[in-house]
Amino acid sequence: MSTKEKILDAALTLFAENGYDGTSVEQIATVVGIKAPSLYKHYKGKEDILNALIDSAEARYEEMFGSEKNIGKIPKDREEFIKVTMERISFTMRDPMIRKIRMLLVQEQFRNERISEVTTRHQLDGIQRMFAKIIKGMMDEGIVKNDDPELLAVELTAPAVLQIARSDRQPQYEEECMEYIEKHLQHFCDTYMRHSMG
Amino acid sequence: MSTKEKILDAALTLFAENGYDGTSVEQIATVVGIKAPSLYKHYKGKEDILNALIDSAEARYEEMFGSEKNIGKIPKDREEFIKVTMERISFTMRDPMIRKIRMLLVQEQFRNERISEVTTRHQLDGIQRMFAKIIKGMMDEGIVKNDDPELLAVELTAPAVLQIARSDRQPQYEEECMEYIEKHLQHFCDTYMRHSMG
DNA sequence: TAATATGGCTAATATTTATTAGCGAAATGG
DNA sequence: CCATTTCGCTAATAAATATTAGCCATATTA
Repeated sequence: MSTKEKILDAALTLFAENGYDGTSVEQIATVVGIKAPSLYKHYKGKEDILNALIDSAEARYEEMFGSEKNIGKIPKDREEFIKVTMERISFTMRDPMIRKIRMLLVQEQFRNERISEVTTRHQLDGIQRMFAKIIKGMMDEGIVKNDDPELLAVELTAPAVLQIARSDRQPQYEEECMEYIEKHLQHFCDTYMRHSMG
Repeated sequence: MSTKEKILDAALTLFAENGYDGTSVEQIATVVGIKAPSLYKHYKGKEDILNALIDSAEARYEEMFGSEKNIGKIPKDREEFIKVTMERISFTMRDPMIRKIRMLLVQEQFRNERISEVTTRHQLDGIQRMFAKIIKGMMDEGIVKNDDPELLAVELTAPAVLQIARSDRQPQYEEECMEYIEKHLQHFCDTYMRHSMG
């Protein structure tokens, strides 16, 4: 990992934990293992580092939600849907990098318009568009009752997003959050899926 | 309004806009119309002001969700439910004080455990408990199909909470957010309410 | 009315912080 | 192998910031 990457890495961790204004250039440098002024050989200044982080957040967003590939196979039935969705949510919730990006965005969302936009895309548009496609696929297969896939995607994801946000600020309740999400997911299936026997 | 109150008022506005670390004691004093050192006649320090604000956020929470009174009349039908719920959401979204408290909490939620807890109560528990009671009431009246009121409250409020958060960071889309919420509310009624004619 | 408390002020301080200037070693490239 | 870029360092700076000390007028109270 190059020094330039190490700086981003250290800054992301510190910004996520203490916020942009709560983090000093010196702290970042210390984590990297260099002195603060050396940092300016790689970035123009503190704000430049933040912008680079937002760039990388956007790139990661593209890579996760930009292409059709990441939708994966359309689940065949309720059990598979729940399993695969829980895995996806669990990964999103626990992956350290994604978690830090979330924490950074949520704290700095009011700093400027660009961060506001990226936060909305991360928190709303991206996840919802992805699940809308999955749900659409399951409707076409007759697994899910006909309805507006966009709206169902919101019903499905919104509670999960809020629970993930909760587990970010109260990691001690991570388990509880996952259980909550699973209960909600079961209820979603009860409500919107066709019953194979009846 | 006493100086002590003016300080809280100014600090809330500035913290909401620029964050705690992004706000100086001098800025607060300037808005109040005094010099920075005078501020220490009223509060021990900057953090003391933040704590007082969190106190008042808790108090407001109690006043909104603590008593049974604020639930109001149980709506008689779908139209009344939508009207009264949209009004409630619209108020929550636009009231300047509530909005500032939300913005303060969301930015400072990682600062300490107490703020984490208060944020969770504000964003999840409070609203959901309130709507669970309303929904329970409508179930007892036969307006809403029998189901778990707690879970329905989540389905109902989670998308609204996310849209309100969006309108906080992108006020230019406030209208769009409200439309989105109304669409979601209609869908909620389609899904969970009994149809009076059939 | 005398004594005290309140709440403003100015001046000062100690610390933190972002950033620049400029030096030197090592890597790189013609 | 010389020239140059890269990337670390130390030293310095300028500004911001939270907080304290102590003064004085006004309000409160005994």
